[in-house]
Amino acid sequence: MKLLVVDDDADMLAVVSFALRQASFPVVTANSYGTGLAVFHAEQPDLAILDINLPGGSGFELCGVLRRETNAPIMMLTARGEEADLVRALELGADDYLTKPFSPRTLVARVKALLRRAGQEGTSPTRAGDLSLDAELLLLRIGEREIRITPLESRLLQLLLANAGQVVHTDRLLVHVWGHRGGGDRQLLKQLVHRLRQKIGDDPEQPRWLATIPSVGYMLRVTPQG
Amino acid sequence: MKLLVVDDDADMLAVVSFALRQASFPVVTANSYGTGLAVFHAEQPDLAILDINLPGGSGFELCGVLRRETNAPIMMLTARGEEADLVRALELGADDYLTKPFSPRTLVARVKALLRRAGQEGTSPTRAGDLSLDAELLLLRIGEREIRITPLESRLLQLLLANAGQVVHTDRLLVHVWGHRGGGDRQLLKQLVHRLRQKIGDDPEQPRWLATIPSVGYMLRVTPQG
DNA sequence: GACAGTCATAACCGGATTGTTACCAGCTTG
DNA sequence: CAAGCTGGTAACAATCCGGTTATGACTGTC
Repeated sequence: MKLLVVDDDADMLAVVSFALRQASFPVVTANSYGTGLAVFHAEQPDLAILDINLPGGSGFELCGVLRRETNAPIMMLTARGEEADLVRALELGADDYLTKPFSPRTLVARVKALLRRAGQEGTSPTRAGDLSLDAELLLLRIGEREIRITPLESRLLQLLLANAGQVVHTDRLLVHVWGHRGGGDRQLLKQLVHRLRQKIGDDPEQPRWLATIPSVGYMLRVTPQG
Repeated sequence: MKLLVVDDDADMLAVVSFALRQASFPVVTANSYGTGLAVFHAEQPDLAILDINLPGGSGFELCGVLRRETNAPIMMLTARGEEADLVRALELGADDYLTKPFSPRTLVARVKALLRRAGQEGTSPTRAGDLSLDAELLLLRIGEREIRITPLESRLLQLLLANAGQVVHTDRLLVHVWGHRGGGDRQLLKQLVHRLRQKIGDDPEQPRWLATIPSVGYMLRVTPQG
């Protein structure tokens, strides 16, 4: 359990971090768009709190980028409670929104609420980029398209979505989908990937979603426009 | 299963609808008191989400009017500082309220909770679309037709009606109807569904009511000509 | 006891899903 | 180049799953 706070205002950063640490949350911080993204990648926090005004890119952009990579809750901080900001943040996938000034107690309460909910949610539906998977209904949404998938395909996508943008090793996929011991069953994975690619219309040479990383594994692309 | 959202703010309407559709809920919308009432009559949604500020009449009035016509859950949306008015909303029969700004996840979670609650308390008779079940009399009405059904068929329909428009898992149906689980009893469910389909005249290939979701379960359709 | 209604059980069929085998192309290595 | 690896593709077999039919047990009623 770890929280990320991104704010360029040193005072605000200190106040927020102090409040959260008082509540026994480990906190990592960053003070710009770039460092925020880097720290997120490095630390893999369970929740992110983003200021809207950031050097190097707005908090909105960071929010959008993070939402494509993770399902972790995102909370936005802003000085002015403008409706336009709110709508934009929520559209970008933010989960909550706090207007300055706020009390530390409020902050901690909202953070706890977000974490509790995120913990409960568990399954339905996972998403990354333009892909959205409902594992219970065995339904995969790609933009407007709705594609019925099989149980095995669903399990494959679960792990790939959970690690979108990162390479997932062949062995990990095998274990997650079949619960198998290592190398013997490469062929199963080859077939499964092949059939899934056919279903969603993906070309292995020029993959829009399901990229092959030779002799390592597969990766779900979240930035298809390179 | 269908939700109605009434709000005069186009942005808010878009955000809320988007979130609910992402969660696989069919959504119909309206932007005023009058259209809200009209759409409710036309679409017969299973839950209504009302903003308080509406042109043509307040959300409170609409809430009161709808409550006299339906048992469907009603959720109110309020802006900060209108907390006092919430008491009034609850007295008028609202089931839940959300204070702006709220996260889409919160919204979806609360909607699901309301629907779950509404589905459970649904004793006899229950209805969805053109189906109406009287579990005590073991009588199923489809439009004008009245069909006698058996106790087991009634229990099957109870759960399907309570989750109309949503997939209900095979295991859940087994537990609800027979109270025991385990793979061996798929056959029971097959038979029950088959006989029920014969009784109401439903074609598995082109189901008007009882749709099969392969390797998941069954679903009661409420938008047959979708 | 005859009868109808209800429900459990088994068997069969066709299609979907999954597992298996084989083959091909590209790449690396020696 | 040959050998050996990789990943993509095809074809086929085995299995699963849902729909259907048939049958018998059990109940209650007449």
